Amino acid sequence: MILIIKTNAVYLLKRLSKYIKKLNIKKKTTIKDIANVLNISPAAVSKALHDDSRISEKTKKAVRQVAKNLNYQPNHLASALRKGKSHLVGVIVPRTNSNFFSSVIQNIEEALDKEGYNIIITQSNESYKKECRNIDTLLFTQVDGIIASMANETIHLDYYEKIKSKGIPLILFDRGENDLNVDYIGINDYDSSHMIVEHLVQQGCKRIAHIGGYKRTRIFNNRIRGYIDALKKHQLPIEDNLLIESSLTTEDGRDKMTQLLALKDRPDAVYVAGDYAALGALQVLNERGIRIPEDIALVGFGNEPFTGMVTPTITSINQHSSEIGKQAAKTFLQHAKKTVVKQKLNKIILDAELIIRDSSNNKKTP
Amino acid sequence: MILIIKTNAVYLLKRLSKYIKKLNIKKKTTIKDIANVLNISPAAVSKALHDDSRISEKTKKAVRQVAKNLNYQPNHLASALRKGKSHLVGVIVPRTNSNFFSSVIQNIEEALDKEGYNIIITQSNESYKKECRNIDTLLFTQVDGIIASMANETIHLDYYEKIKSKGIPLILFDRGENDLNVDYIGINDYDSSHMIVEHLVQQGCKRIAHIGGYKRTRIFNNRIRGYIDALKKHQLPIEDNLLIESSLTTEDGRDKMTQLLALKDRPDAVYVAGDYAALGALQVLNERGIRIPEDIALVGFGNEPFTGMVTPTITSINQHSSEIGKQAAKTFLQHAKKTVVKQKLNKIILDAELIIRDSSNNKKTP
DNA sequence: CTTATTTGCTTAAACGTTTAAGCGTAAAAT
DNA sequence: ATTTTACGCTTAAACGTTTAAGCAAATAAG
Repeated sequence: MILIIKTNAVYLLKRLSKYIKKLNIKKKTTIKDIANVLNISPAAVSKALHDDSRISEKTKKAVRQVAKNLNYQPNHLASALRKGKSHLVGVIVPRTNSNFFSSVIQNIEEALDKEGYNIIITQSNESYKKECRNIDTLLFTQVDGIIASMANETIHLDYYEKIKSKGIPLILFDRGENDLNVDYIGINDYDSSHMIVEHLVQQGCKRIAHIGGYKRTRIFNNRIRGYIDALKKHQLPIEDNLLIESSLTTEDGRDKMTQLLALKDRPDAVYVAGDYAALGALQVLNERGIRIPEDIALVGFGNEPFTGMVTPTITSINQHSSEIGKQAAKTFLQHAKKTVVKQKLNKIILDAELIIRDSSNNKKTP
Repeated sequence: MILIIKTNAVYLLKRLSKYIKKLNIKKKTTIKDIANVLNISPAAVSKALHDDSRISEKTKKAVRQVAKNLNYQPNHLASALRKGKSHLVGVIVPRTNSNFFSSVIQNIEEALDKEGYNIIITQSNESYKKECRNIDTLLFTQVDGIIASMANETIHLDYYEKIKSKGIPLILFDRGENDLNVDYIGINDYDSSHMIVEHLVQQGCKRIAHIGGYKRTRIFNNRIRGYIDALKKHQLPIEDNLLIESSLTTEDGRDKMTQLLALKDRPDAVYVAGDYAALGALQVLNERGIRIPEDIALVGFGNEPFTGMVTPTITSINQHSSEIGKQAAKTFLQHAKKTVVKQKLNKIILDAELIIRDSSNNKKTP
């Protein structure tokens, strides 16, 4: 059934045009088409395209030429199936519309793109259920690894164990968990709280309140611990009234600030564990004509762009989102490249940076 | 070589545990493993899992049970290869860290997720070159469709033609092109400009400037046309000085505002074609102590969240990002479901909404 | 001039699924 | 009793690659 045809120029041309015609009718070019045109085996074509040393330069050139003419595009699915690698990395974030997460994502994408990986982004919307579904979807899509920041709701780690048990690299960032024995990249939340309190003390604040995130979430817990320890260090009052747990949305920031203002003995500074909630707090203060920072100083967390846009601008903590993204990608690549299964864990804790702005600066005591 | 074993409970249990043991050693469960356990063919298993009517209820139950026990996860790559569908949709945006795009993406993701599709997000960073690479990557990944918003730089459409020529559904949103004969979802930019000018005229403005985007980008061109026509309608001066082309970054917004303030005859209103540039303009005005809106009224475009956070809050245009995302996903799904190749084009133009805020409201003429 | 080695390919199987075609067996229709 | 239909499965090929193994021919080494 195989016609042996002398591979001279005329025949080549004929065969090529025959194939091009077929292509117009439909179908995508495969390695087999190229092989047929050149009367060599598909295996040889595959090797030629991968610049295998056991294929002659002449054949390689011919293959590349025909591939170009036939507008050949490798079928990623086929090679992924055969090689057992999809070159896809799953990313799970609570949401993409915060600057922190979108910046992390952008940097992950850039770093992985260079190495031929694509990312699939999924959002949990802070829901544990959605997060589980995301994990299932990503595993189903045969991702080579997962980079994730956990939802606020997430307490059970069984789904993350599932990833580990599949032998798929898992890298957590920002919202991580100590219990889960995986790579982690984040900032030093505990120290950040110290920096903030230190700064506020320097500004002359005596009663510092903290609108914190959920205690059960490790990072927020660390911020709370840092806050308490820093207060102790400076022998400042630690009052239950001044430490409030919040969902850290703008709306909840408003509520919790209102709650603080209702106190007989108001704080002279409020440290909010998230910028969006800090914005809510700021709105309430502005609406009530309370001077910032003279009456109450305000500090946020995350250095979202708007903190530099509002009036007054809000002092905040820069979480080094780009560095986190880069490190997360790098950590994944280390796993992907090593064939070794056992490997020491990467726990990268970056030092955060306090960006001092108007909401806490140059406080003149009344 | 095939051992015929009576499928009684004892044997089943034995075979199951044998397989589970193997799994612990490594490897993922395949349809073949399930078939072996039950002594049926892989084909039967496949059909059972897809609830094929030609498989008995009894077998289906058994298959589902074994699948669960062996922790079977279908290999998406294999089925995608076989079926010629990856159930992956590529999304290309200039950047993800603007609220507009991340909101569109979020809505696309939600809508497609329901139908079993995943999205791969890529960013062009407004670069034509990056955009071309993104397209190549997405085609390489065998996406079933592409939803894109073009980079500012993009003028040549050959790469988009490439998508069309592959027969892959292409849906553009916001930044589209008339020349390219594809589905499009966007807002009515021309009318939006009319709404803005109308509003400013009502506020008593007589000299309305426009810091516009690049003329070559269709949407910005439409905004410019709308601006000019609206001015004509109200017999207001159309001056070259008052119409400036900008990259619409915050920084460029500052520059262009500064340029306008240097004019002998300053405008009494500035309509900026993008919120980030409007923010830059606002900063300059605030810094110079120019009253907004009393001295100069300001209007932005895009309704980014910060427009409601800054002082004064900025009047802007709501682009209905969620609706755009939903419609884009819906349009893709129409293509994906229909086997029909020829189909009428969807050009969905949504009416935008003017959100009036402090920067243009209650202008008291001096 | 024989034997090794290298070169440049081919063959065939594999990755895990899906699916068209086929084939016994049993039930229903004639 | 024979034919038809339906059921419930099996067989085998296919999707497009990659890759281990193998094999002739050419070249080098002895």
